[in-house]
This record gives sequence, C-alpha cells and structure tokens, in this order.
Amino acid sequence: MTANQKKTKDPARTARLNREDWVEGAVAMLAEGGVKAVEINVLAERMGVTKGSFYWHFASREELLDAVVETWRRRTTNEIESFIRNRVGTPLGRLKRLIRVSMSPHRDVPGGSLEMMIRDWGRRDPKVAAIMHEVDVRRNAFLRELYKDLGLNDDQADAYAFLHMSYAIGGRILMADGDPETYEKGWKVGEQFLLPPT
Amino acid sequence: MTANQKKTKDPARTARLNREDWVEGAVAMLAEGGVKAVEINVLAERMGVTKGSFYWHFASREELLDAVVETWRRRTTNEIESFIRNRVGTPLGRLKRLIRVSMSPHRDVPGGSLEMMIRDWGRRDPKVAAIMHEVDVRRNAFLRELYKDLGLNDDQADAYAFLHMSYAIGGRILMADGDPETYEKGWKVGEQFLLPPT
DNA sequence: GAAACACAATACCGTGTAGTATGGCCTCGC
DNA sequence: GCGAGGCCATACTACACGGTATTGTGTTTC
Repeated sequence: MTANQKKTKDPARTARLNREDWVEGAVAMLAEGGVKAVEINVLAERMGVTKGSFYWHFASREELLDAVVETWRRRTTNEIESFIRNRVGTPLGRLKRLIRVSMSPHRDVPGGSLEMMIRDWGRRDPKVAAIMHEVDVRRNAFLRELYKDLGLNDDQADAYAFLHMSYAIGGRILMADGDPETYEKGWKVGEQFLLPPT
Repeated sequence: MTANQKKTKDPARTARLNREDWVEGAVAMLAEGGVKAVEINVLAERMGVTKGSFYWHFASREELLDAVVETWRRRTTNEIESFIRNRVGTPLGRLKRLIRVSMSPHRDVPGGSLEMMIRDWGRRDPKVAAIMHEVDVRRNAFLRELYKDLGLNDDQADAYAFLHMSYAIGGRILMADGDPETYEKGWKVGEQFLLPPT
C-alpha cells in the first residue's frame, strides 16, 4: 500500500498529518454527528490545520468517506475474527461475555454510536449499505456458530442469532436515552432471553 | 420555459395547497431520505408549485419540520390509543396480531422507514429526541399492559416489553436488506421469542 | 363586475461548504 | 548547504439552499 511511514521525530509540535490521521478524525466526527457533520473545514480545524492540507491527502470528500467506511469494515471484521480465534472459556461463558460487551454503554460495539451513524448513512448510500450488510452477514454467521457450540441445532441457532443481533441493535437504540438504569435493564433482559435454556 | 402555459385551469392540479398538504409531502420526503432531504425547493417541485407558495404557508423550514414531528407524534399516539381501546380477541391473539403488524414489510410501524428517519433526526435534535422518547415510553407502557394481560408479573412483563420493542426496532433494521425471506424469518423468530410460554 | 382575498411565480440575496490555484515552509537526501 | 518534494496556508471560485420582496392569477364575495 501507499501507507506513509512517518518517522516522527518531534511528536509535540510539528506533527505532520498522514492519510490515516485524517480518516481517524473523520471517524470521530462521524460517530458524533453523522455523515453530514463530516465537513472538511471543521475537520481541518479539528486537526489543527486548514483544508489546504486535506486536499493534498484526498482528492475529494467522497474519497475520505470511502476510506472511512473501508476502515470501519476492516476493523469490524478483524474484531469478529479475533473473537472467533480467541476461544477461551466455555461456550456459555463466551456468550455471556459477548452479551456483556454488547450492552456496555461506552464501547464501540454493534449499536454503538459509530455503528448507528454508519447505519443511518447506509440508509441513503447504497455503497455503504452493501458493506453494512456484508458485516451483518458475517456477524450473523459468527453468532450462529456460537449458538451451535451450545448444542443448538441449525434452526434454533439461526433463530437465536437473529434475535441476538436484533436485540443488540434495537436495545442499543432504546438505551440511547442516556439513562444508566436503562442499560442495567438492557443487560438483564439480554441475559434472560439471549441465553438458550440448557 | 414551460412555466407560463399554466394560465388556465389545470385539471391535474386545480387543488390549492394548504398547510396539511405540505406537511404530508414533507413526511413522505422525510421517510425517504431523512431530514436533510426535506428541502424546500425539492418539496415545492414535488407539490407542483414553487417555493414562493411554501413561504406563504410557513414562516420557515423549521416551522415545517416542527409541524412534521408534531403530526407524527399525534398519529402515533392515536394509533396506540386505538389499539388499546380495540380490545377484540384474547390477549394472546392481540399480541400475535401486533407481532404480525410489527414485522410486516410495508406498513409504517416502529422501525419503519419514517420512524427510523425520525430516530436519526432525534439523535441530533433534542426537541425531536424528547418527543421520540415520550412515544417510546407510551409504547412501552402499552406493551407492559399487554403482557400483564397474559398473566405475567410486573417484572416479567417489563422484560418482555423491552425485548419486544428492541426486537421491533432492531429486527426491522436487519430486515431492511429487502430480502423477503428475511421478513419471513423475522416474523417466525418474533413468534418464538416474543410470546411468553404459557 | 370589481374589490378582496388566497395562493403562487419570478427574481433576487446571503451564507455555508466543497473544491481549486498557487505559493511558502519545513525536512530529508545528497 | 541546497535542491526536491512532502505538507500546509491563503485566497479565491462555484454552487446549492434557505429565505425575502414583489408581482401575478384564480376565486370568492358583495
């Protein structure tokens, strides 16, 4: 790739920016205010430079947004892969851990604010929608395996996986009211319904 | 320009527009493309007039959007009320009916495209968020009652209501891939998990 | 039928944001 | 030290969109 390896000698003041830095900033802005809020001027100011710099790194705003969604896709995919590889504990323990993570307030997680913004975005941009869907499929497959590890047959694993994903997304949205009590409830409800009866 | 030949009565649109017509059009545009897509120019063109007309009915775009969200609130509230009043059939039958409606593809329903757009919007506009939350609370209370009618205690009814709402929202989003098979699955999963064991 | 009223068309302005042109500076390799 | 090229600033343009001012047209009322 064209990844620009910068040997930062002076981290304090004259830190030059590379492509990834810009993408990083854009991701943050996306999570906070949605695609529309990713404005080149604002982003540049946030990075401590002007947009003259931005347009040296990117040909257009669209190119930036493409990079943003691609970065998100790569990270999310890696996250799933690493969860699959890291088979520590019993299947039930792993599932519980996943529920815990899914319902935790602050992490960036299915239903987290970044993901919600990308989902909003995907509703208007087919390219994003396709990637979103691809990730959903992958996550669904992962969950199915997890439930099958618990001894469920294909149909039941499938059903639970669908429920789990729906709940992770919808519950998140409901929990977005900021009430910490709601989170508590979300987690409890998740444990009640997302764990198959043994 | 083709604008001048509309001197005589045009059979296509002799109907003058009123405030509600504009709100109606705005609601449609909101459902299709989100708040950002509700542009006065485009809306006016869609209504077959120019924006000169719009600004006779509304002082500003904001006023229109206020009317839109208020209309949605009123309608949604009425819908809930009417479902409450219309106590036909057994509690279980009513619940099944509700699940069916919730998961149906095209109707405007919790998780439907209009509602999703309003939810997106609420993420950036506190005024909308407040109304959204108010509706959520009302729906939640309604669902709780429904589950209590089935013989569940307060805690369990509460848990099921939360699950139901989460699922209605999240499942909807998952089903937005356009695959009719996914809808079928969504409905089946709903019936399996949203109906408490008797 | 003419005045009054209710909508609508046209032309315009202000602002905000994406994008461009160009030149300057800092750093690295020699 | 010095050119070259990577990074950034400044000063623009183009255009879309909300909003305004003014004039026009069909309909109702007396």
